[in-house]
Amino acid sequence: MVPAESAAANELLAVRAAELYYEENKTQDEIGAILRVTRWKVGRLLAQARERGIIRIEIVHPRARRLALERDLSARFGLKDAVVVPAPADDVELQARVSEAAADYLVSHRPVPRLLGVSWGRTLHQVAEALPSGWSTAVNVVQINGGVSLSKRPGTAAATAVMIAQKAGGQATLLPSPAILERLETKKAIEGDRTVGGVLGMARGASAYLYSAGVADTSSVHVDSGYLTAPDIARLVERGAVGDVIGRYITADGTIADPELDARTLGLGLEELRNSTTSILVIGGEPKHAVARAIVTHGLCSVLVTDEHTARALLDDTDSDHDLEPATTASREDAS
Amino acid sequence: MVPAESAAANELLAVRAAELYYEENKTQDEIGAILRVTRWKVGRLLAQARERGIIRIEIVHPRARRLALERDLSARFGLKDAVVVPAPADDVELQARVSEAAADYLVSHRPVPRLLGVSWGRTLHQVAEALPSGWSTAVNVVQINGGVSLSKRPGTAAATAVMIAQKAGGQATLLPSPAILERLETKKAIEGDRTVGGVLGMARGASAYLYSAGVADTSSVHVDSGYLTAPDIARLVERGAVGDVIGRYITADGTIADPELDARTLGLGLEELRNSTTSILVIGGEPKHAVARAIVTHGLCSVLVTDEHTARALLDDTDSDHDLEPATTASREDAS
DNA sequence: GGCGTGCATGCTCATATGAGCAGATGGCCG
DNA sequence: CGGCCATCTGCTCATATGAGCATGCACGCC
Repeated sequence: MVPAESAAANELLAVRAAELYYEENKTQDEIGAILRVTRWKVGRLLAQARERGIIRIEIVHPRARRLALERDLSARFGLKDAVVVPAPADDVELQARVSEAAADYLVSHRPVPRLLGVSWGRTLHQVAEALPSGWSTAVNVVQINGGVSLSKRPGTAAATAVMIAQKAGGQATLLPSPAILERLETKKAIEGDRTVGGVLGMARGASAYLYSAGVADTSSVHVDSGYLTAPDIARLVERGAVGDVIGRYITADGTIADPELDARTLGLGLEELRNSTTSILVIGGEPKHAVARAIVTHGLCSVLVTDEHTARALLDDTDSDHDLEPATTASREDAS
Repeated sequence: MVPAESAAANELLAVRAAELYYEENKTQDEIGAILRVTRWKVGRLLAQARERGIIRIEIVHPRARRLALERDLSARFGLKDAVVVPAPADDVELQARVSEAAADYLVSHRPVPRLLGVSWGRTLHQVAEALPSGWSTAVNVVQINGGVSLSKRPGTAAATAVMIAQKAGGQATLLPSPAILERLETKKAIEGDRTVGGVLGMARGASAYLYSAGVADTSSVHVDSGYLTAPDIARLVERGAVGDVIGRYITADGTIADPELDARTLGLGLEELRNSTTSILVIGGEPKHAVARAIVTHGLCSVLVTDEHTARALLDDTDSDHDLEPATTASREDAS
């Protein structure tokens, strides 16, 4: 064998074969005739070309997904399921795609939840909007954390839950309480209230949860809503907070950043999320990578809906090898 | 039928099917099971996805070619053959790729020419360099236009022909004459010379020609070589010259731009190129689109080796429809 | 309401393709 | 120089796939 030369010759042959096969739709037999090799060799050349990444197959569609990343995420973090959408350049677009994907997931998720616990926020609202009317039948919805009653945009939290329920022909049960109370006593009192307590109880019994997460910075809805001030956030960040999950600020370790604040936060606890069968996290965009990592690495969600970049960021964690070694016989471009 | 909805649903299905088929290497049958449709529907979904361009298959390799464009070029301009390489961003790279492609073509061209007529220039020199040693056996080479004896880089023209011949184990016959003579009489005299005349005669008998073309501007090798001055070029451009073919400046109409100058130009005539069985034009890069068009539309070459952009420029000619309707039953991705 | 008409569907069958295997080839080392 | 090992090659056979066809279904037209 003449290593260098014949290898190069083979590569060129592989390119020609690939062109004829994929661009001209010729059969391997025909290609064999053209290139003067047997059809088996053509098959092998094509296999090589795919392995070496000479042939690039891409699925271009806004609704496309990244199944390999989904598989890797599920495996690495022990998720029940993952949905990864290709990241568009534009961040607005990205949020829209992730929300759509979450809506798609919800529509096709089985078993259909009898009662769905939802949080609120910009992302969740988009998910609600992306759901088609009649996406399911008789799915009731319950809010799992305090609403945004002080908000400049009143009713958003309520509107999200109601929209999701309406579109499934179900009832929405709202949590009539602020997200964070100023005094612990007030929080306890409200919690003890029949209505609020009843809703919380109902929320604990939901068969699935759908939520997003916020970043620990002043762009947070909590600041917008007046529950927290910029200095509050600064203090949280100092204590290592990376973001909030259903109103509760957590650190990269997955622990509560400020127990005192957390005690004044009304709604489902993190443990309920962790222990639920189905808790769907919808999250996308660069700023949220840190929160997403905290949530995912600490088992707070069982289903992750996100974008490609976030997925890669999660997988590119430093501590372990992030060798992509798919379980399938699929393309092996990284061999080069 | 519910047009919009079911069409969209089909599209989404098609995307999912494509992902599973091309990214996960599942069989259509398995995909059918997953998506709850029959395997035949999966096949049809995939076909649709390919048609609609949802699935994009690309062959990424410096030596890749654009067979669809080649086919279109051949059909439109009645070429015997065409070679189109994907255009790299970089212009230097582009020239290299085109030259390589020409070398490849020469190597695999059948019947092997007994005697190959070549011109000279930067492009041709690159082709010569790209040819592998021993690319053929006993192919003799003859120059078809006057050499660059006044050049600042003496011997380039000769080196090109000699290199091509050497690498094929053949003899090179050089044309010992300037490209353009100052006086018609001198030209006639030289032409009449036994040696020169003999070479020209030999050139007329070549079984194939390989040449490139120059642009009608001051970057021309003719200016470099001192055969023409900047004002000469300006005058040629005024007369509509778009470039030169083996030393002869032509207009977009394929006619000689300046008959007086042409009469003083020594070498093969355009008619000989036009009437030859095999005349291979190697040309690439934006500046040369106009010359390329003049040559190709007026039958001066039977084989065209070029880059993708030039190919498209030639096909996107305004006067006629450039509907791509290949004669084969091949892929129809270009319908988009 | 009856009846084409056009399209999607599920099938049969021929063909294309990939897995796995036995033999050939050619370099390499003793 | 001969044997050994690794690789490549061409094959058989099972499987995957696409072409073509009959059917079913919904719609529009009379």
